[in-house]
Amino acid sequence: MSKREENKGKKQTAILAAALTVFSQKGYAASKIIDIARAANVGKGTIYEYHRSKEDLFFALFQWYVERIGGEAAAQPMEGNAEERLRLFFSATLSAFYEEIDTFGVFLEFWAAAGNPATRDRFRSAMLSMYDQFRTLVADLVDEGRATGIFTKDTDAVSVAAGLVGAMDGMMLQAWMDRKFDLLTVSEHFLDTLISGMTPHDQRKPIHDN
Amino acid sequence: MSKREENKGKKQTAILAAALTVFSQKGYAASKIIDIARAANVGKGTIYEYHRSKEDLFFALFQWYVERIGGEAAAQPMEGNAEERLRLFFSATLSAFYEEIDTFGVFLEFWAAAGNPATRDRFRSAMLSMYDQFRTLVADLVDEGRATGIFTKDTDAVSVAAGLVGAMDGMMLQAWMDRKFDLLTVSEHFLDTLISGMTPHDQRKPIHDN
Amino acid sequence: MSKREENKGKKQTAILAAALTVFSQKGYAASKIIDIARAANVGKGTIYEYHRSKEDLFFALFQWYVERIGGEAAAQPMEGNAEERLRLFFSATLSAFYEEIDTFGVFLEFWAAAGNPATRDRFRSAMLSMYDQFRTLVADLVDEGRATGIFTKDTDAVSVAAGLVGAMDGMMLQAWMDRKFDLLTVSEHFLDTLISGMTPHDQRKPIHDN
Amino acid sequence: MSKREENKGKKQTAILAAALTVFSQKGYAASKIIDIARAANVGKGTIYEYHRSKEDLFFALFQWYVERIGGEAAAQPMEGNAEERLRLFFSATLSAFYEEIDTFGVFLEFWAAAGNPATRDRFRSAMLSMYDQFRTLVADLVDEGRATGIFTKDTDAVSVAAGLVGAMDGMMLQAWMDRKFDLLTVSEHFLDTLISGMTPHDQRKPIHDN
DNA sequence: TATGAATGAGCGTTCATTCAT
DNA sequence: AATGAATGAACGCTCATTCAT
Repeated sequence: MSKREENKGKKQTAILAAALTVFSQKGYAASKIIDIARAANVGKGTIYEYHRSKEDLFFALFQWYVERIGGEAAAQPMEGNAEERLRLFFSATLSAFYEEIDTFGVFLEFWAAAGNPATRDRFRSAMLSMYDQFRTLVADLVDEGRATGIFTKDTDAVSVAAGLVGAMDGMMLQAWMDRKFDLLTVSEHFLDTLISGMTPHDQRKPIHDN
Repeated sequence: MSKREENKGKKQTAILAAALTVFSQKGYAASKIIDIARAANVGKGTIYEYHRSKEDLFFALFQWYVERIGGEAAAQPMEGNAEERLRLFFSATLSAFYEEIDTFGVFLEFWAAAGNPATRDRFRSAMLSMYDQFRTLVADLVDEGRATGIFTKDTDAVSVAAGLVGAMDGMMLQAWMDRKFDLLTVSEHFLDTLISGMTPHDQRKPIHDN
Repeated sequence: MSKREENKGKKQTAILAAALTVFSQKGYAASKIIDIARAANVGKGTIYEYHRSKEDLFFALFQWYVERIGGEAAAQPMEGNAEERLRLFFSATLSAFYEEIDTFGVFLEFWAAAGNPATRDRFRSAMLSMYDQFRTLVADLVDEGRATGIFTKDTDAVSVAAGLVGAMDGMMLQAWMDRKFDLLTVSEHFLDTLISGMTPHDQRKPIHDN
Repeated sequence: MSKREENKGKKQTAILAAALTVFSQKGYAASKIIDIARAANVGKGTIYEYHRSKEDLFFALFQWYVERIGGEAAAQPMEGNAEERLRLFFSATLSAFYEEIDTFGVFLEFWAAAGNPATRDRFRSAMLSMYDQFRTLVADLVDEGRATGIFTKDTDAVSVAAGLVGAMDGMMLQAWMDRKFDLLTVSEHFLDTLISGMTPHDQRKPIHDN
């Protein structure tokens, strides 16, 4: 790879990283291209060498972000039973959130873009497939638990998956708005209760304390 | 109330209603004052007789919206036991969502405003108190259930409340993005499982089917 | 007419007049909206209250310009025979040119716009109808002269009209580029020769002098 | 000439030819250096190896264009009398126009450049000398005709030359804008009439119809 | 009180030009 | 010599806000 090509790759990453920071901090509309350029240490025109427009940059950032999240989710360990892996997925996702709490704001912007007629189309379909991926991952774990008998047959895997993914989003939102919100503890207790609701009577262990 | 004051009140409401529609459809940044003025059937200047700036109008809308939601939530019936009232609150909230699905988009904008440094301060505190209200409402119901013995002492009311409120937000989001998402069924099954997890063993009823 | 409406009309004219000056001096591309705004003593935004875009303003100017020219051409006197009126039309047009020589440059821009794919459509058709009007005016005079016997039947009215209109354009161009070019004298001699070519032998008067 | 120099010459020509095409199609302002580079099959930077700036390239193109035209005009045959050679010059020029009608648009741009304060100086003087050359060529033919008695002494050679050159420009303009305009026929009839006006009575032949 | 014509700060985007490779 | 990645000055256009009517 020539020096030129190498630089090009680096710059592309620098721009996306800068965009992530700036969009997260100020939101899409209030972020100016010049802000992103400065944060990326490139000229304003350079942004346009890599992205046709501000909106295109934003969408590219979305894809980049989603790919990373998807990659992390797919990288879940294969050991342990369904319940253990469900707990792991849950806590790993929330930990990842804490590590990147500063960039969570951009997610609200992605959602908003998925609702805005001007940007809806591309964002919505990408967003839907991301949610599908997450719900399927959870639903598969629940189904596995039902098959192995650690979760009751009464459990509706798809609904639990949707609710759990939704709860994660919803709690992250609360934690993001209120830094005093103790996400890790709260979410663990919540998951305890939910799992208790999926566990057959004879296998239930009491949940001690809170 | 004089006729003049009455008119003023009507116009004020018309402006807020128009703002709700327009902001919901296009998002805050893409909404123009002229759009709102036209939707409210008033002149552009009139908006500024009632609100000092676009951001002020947006915040006024937020308060108006939150008051309505809070009022609906507070208007929950007092009959039935804790579980029944929890289910009622849950389904009433989600039904209200379906009735106003077109204006849900504005909520994303409120969230985004709560994250944007330029608007953060007023939005965030109002948002926090709204979430507090909802969580307290749910937590009180759970605590009542624990006191009356229909929920186990193991249950952590605060965590369940936070998770449940979060799950509602999260599922509404999924439903809003994907009109094929069957929110009512999914959420009911999810709540079944969660309540099952709070119910003492000896009182559990099996959840039949699907 | 209210004061407001009155002002609106005045401003519209001021903008067009300013556009004429600026476009004439600098050409379309080099003219900035702010230049025109300043020349018209209005704010930059005001231009856009009256014209959707720079190109629209330019086209509006074209129409305004053409209307005036067409009006002048149509206002030719009705007295005298065909030859006299042909000479009058010719000298009146060239005199008008001299009075507005500073704005002739804009005409080159109109022509260029009629050739530019981006603007071609509207400009070309308007330009064609303007030329049609002029050629028809001249051709009618020539035909009248043929009918009354002061011009020979050999004369092809349409060709002479096209050539004469073309010669006027072409000579104005030369005069505009070279202020030493003696348009009035040259054009008169040229017209003498042409008219001589249309005059039957037995009616010809010698052209005296240089 | 070394191979290197030869290549350089070829590239120079390729750039000018590409510039001619692009400027003709889009006009000066709307033509981008990258368009010309691509049309010439060279890199963007290469243009700047041969021309200091876009305007310089445009001026170089002008000179190249004018040289070719001047060359063609100077290459007129020496046989025949003044009238025959005048007719030949006339039809040869118009034929050349038809062959290159696609690049006539660039001529409007040259004219415009001669009027634009930013570019006026160099373009205007070159343009003037070009017109001088043409007018002199025609005037010399007319003077020759006067000397040999086929044109009347009354004829003002300079005026006829200016008018004829102007008429050629003006008619080409009309033909260029309106592809239905029958330039060859029209211009021939027009020249017939003009020549008739220069011909002594006793030598006149009737012009038979059109 | 209500209006909308007028305004100009502000920003996305373009593109001629430069210069490291 | 040839290239094209990088740059930033420059400009068209938008729209929140003002204020004369």
